Amino acid sequence: MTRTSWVLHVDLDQFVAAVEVLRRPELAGKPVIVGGRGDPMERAVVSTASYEAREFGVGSGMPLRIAARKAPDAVILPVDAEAYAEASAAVMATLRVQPGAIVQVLGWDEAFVGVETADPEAYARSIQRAVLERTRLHCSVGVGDTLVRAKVATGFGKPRGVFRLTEGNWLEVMGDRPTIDLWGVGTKISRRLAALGITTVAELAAADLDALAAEFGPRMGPRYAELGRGDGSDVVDDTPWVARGHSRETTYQQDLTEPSQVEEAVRELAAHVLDDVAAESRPVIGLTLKVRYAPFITKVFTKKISSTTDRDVVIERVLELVGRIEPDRPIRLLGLRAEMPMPDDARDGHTPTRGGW
DNA sequence: TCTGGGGTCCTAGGACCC
DNA sequence: TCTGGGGTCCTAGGACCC
Repeated sequence: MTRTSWVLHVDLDQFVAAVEVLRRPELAGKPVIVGGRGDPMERAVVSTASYEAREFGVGSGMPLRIAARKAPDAVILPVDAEAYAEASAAVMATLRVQPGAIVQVLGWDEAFVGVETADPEAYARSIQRAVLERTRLHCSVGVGDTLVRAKVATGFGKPRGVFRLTEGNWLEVMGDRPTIDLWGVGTKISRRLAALGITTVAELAAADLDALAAEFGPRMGPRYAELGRGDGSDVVDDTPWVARGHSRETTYQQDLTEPSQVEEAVRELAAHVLDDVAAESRPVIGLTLKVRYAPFITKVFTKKISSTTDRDVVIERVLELVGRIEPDRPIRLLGLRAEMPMPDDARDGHTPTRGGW
């Protein structure tokens, strides 16, 4: 019996850097780093590095200052979110017009595509051609029989390639790799797994469920074993995504020390957040204030509020949370998140970044 | 070197109710 | 005396992804 229902995972190659190179062709082949406001002296991190920059050891998440030192000749550009959103929209539109495609967007530069076909590689190649023709951007495609396998497969296809992972070759390809290579396992979880004697994907796949549940809880424990096997949902869900909340966060170049500074900063964050919420004509039902004190201690204060669209009422509630900030402690970062009620028909259990599980 | 900004989900513990 | 059993809601914190 031949499988005809496939999950494809489409991922643009060095997306942000590629978009920048498109409008500045003279950058082609050079190390390009995009991050913050493009000033390597500021507190900011790398959003994307071109393949040329990566050869110097520059990677995303790295402080811009360090990146500039590692790749002194790199061109450093500010993040231009609008340009990337525009390019992203063109890519997603291209995917949606592919014959029989069901598209679930995961982020700016990636999406799942569900399709019925006898030849998924040929379909993947046609997607790559279509995206390149329409946007001049290259992408890699993972083919799988589950969302997780398709997502992981893409890494083996980069750059500009196609790779297939199914139940049949999953352990052969992934079995000896460390658990951190899995989508959904980060440094913390991989370390806790190692403490249980589980270091490879194959070991996780065969791990004792009770031991995992004891360590990670009744839901997450078994989920990790499932992840080790590459199992999970194979349903690509194209229900439009609805945000659960909106937030803004600012790292201050100089720590805030005066209460008046803090209140002013929070009011500014609130204005941005409320603009985002109002743009969707939805009320606010919860608030979270995040505070990073001078070293690296982060605290969050959460509060449910009765549903309201009144900005003044929300700001009043926000200021109540501000009252819980410890006085006389320098503040490096403030963040504010507003939670909104979900419509009944909203997609559940899938998010842009956690769509695979 | 000293860590952005925007998201989501899971877990634990306490309060409260019947 | 000293603590059932089930449920919900809220808050705080942890972890992950792009």
